[in-house]
Amino acid sequence: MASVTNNSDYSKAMKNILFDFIAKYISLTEEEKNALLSLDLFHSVKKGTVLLKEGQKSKESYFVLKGCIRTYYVVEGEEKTTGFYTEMEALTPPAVINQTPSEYYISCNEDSLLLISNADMEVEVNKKFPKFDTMCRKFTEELLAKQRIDFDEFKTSSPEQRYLNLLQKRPDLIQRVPQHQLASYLGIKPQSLSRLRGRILEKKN
Amino acid sequence: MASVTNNSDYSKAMKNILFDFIAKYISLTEEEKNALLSLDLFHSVKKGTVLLKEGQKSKESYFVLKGCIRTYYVVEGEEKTTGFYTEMEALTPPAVINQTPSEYYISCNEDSLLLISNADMEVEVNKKFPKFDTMCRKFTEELLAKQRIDFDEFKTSSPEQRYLNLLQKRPDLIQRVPQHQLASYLGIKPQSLSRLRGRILEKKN
DNA sequence: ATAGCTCGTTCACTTAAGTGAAGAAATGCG
DNA sequence: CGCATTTCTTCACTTAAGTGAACGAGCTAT
Repeated sequence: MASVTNNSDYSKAMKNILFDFIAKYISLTEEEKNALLSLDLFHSVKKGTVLLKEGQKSKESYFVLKGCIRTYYVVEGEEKTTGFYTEMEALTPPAVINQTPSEYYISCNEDSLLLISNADMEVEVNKKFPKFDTMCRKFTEELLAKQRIDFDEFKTSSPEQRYLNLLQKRPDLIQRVPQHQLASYLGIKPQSLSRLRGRILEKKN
Repeated sequence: MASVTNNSDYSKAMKNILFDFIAKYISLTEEEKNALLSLDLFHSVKKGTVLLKEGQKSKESYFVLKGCIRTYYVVEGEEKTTGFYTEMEALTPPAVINQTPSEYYISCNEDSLLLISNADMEVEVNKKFPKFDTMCRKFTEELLAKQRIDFDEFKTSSPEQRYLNLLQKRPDLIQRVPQHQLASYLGIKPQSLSRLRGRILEKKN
């Protein structure tokens, strides 16, 4: 997990992604932008890296600039994937909020570029720039609303509908993520996903 | 939906529930408490009252002091219950966050005492007492974490496990809520819930 | 190159949820 | 009070997901 501090075009592009994202919630002065950049948030992470293990405590939040990270539980030796986070998505594990050992793993599904921020550091920044408190509140509220809608959709639909729904809303995931991870994300076994996809193909013809 | 302004013992008890709840996040001065009470937040709502309809815009958030409210979608004429909110639980519909027409209904499942707050009003209060911004952020973060864990549990378990899980964590719901609402909350049909319960009883003997 | 893995698919069989119908029990309303 | 409606359960049948096993394709490492 290397820190990224160079000033290549790529690095500049990533910074713009970050600032464009923040601009959706609050406007920043140059001073504030520089304060942010001085925090050494940018990290490049190799595929397969485990960012958080079950049982660990953590103060780290993640924001994906490029790539994909995944959350999963291990239940009776089996991985249960519950979330994928890709470009412009953020994850603060419940373990950070509640200061309890994590119930799940976070790993890096592709070579990725992440923002990694520390809860203590955030408190500092929020003290200096109260704006950030407001931004975090808005962002969290928005996430909560989105999350609730996702949950509702999951509850009110069958595995097949869930797959078709994903095909609409996150077609990229179906391409970039292994089938067995997708299956458990949809709440079914890989064999069932395989069969279900066959069924859908038949219907189309 | 009557406004509640009297000073009976019951009314005092409800105010204490509110202040005890807030005390978990921030501490309030008497002045701040009085400012809150002056906002006419307390409302008593009769069972069956529909608080929000599909398609409506809204700025109202709800906090349950006593009773139970329920969120549900109507899909092809059928109710799909996705959430129950009881004592000490809060609900801000996604429609309020995103300022879009609501996708679901909210109705009152029992005669209830609610706090009903308005988004515009909140902005005012937060301006006067910046503390509230911090409280809202913490509360929302906590909700998000809880919600994510609930979602994860739902995804990684079967309907039977979900029912047993609910029996552990919210035994009150199983008592106070009609079976057909519970069933769709568990993502199954009422007949399946009935059968599933029979199966569990057999196993016990 | 090949032996060992992981991954995706297929198959036969089991188990559980969906469906439609019917009836009993509880609830609400005039 | 009694009639109507809603709610819950049961049943027989259909459909889809879980399970265990097997196989081939693709990757990796020695």
